[in-house]
Amino acid sequence: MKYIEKLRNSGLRPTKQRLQICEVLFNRDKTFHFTINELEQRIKKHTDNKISLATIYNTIHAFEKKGYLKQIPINSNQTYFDTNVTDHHHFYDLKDEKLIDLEKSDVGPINILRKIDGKKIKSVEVLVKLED
Amino acid sequence: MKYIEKLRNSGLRPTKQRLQICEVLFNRDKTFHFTINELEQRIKKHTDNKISLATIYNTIHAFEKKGYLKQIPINSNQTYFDTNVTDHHHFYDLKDEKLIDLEKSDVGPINILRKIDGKKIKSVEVLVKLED
DNA sequence: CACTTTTTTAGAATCATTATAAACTGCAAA
DNA sequence: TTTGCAGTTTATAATGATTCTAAAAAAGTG
Ligand SMILES: [Mn+2]
Ligand SMILES: [Mn+2]
Ligand SMILES: [Zn+2]
Ligand SMILES: [Zn+2]
Repeated sequence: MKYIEKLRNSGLRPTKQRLQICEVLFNRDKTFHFTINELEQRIKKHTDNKISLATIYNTIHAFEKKGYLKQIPINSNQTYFDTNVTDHHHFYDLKDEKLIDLEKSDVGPINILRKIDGKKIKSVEVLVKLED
Repeated sequence: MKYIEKLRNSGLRPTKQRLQICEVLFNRDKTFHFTINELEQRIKKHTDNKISLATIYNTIHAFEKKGYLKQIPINSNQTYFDTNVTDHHHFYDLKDEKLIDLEKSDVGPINILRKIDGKKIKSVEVLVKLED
């Protein structure tokens, strides 16, 4: 399958579990946002054999470290992940607790004028909270 | 004292505990960022009689609801609060796990061009992650 | 196949946060 | 000033997302 290479190239053994999680995460047209809980449900539907929760956590963290996923900073009791690892911003619908991608062109360039000695900017993220 | 009015006006009884927490939070020159844990330590140092952790949580949530504090969206295992409730942005030092305020002028105006039907923008926050 | 290393897994542990329910307190009406 | 009560505090238990553990299984290597 097409994810075996991807995993091997990043030094991760292409196990049955990881390949199934790849299918759920990456074999789709659009990127999406998810919590571990939501992912667990999707995996249950998608595949017959069960993957333990510990493995889901392990895999997500491995994928995040490799840059295949990123965490989105939101105040929620659960951590949100994003399969869109490009530089982009978010709407957060406070009522539905749903994230929506904003393209860079939806926000325009952001220029951070202040510098901190000895530190480099790693990322610049905008979170736009929405209410009714 | 000066916080009795403030509390009364927002429908909160000015109890000894709330007044002491007000002192720790608001009786200072500069605003600051904190976790509940860090606040607990400050309270211990500042005052003789102990305030239960439950009361600290209760009070912080009450103050947040009244708009005297706000939560900052960060991916941490603890929730961060801010005594600076004006519209502003943040640096987040990934190594030290410390927040630094950015003035609006440090970032410049942000124009959200995309609209979502039936939703209003409640806030626009920029998080700039810093690494060494 | 024989061997090493990585991965999976069930279950336990952790720990920030929230819930509970009994005691206490601020406050206003009597 | 007393009384009554809603609001508040508190110790403690419960919750729940996440991480840890250590043993079993699977993958890679030759
Ligand atoms: Mn959080
Ligand atoms: Mn978080
Ligand atoms: Zn996204
Ligand atoms: Zn701040």
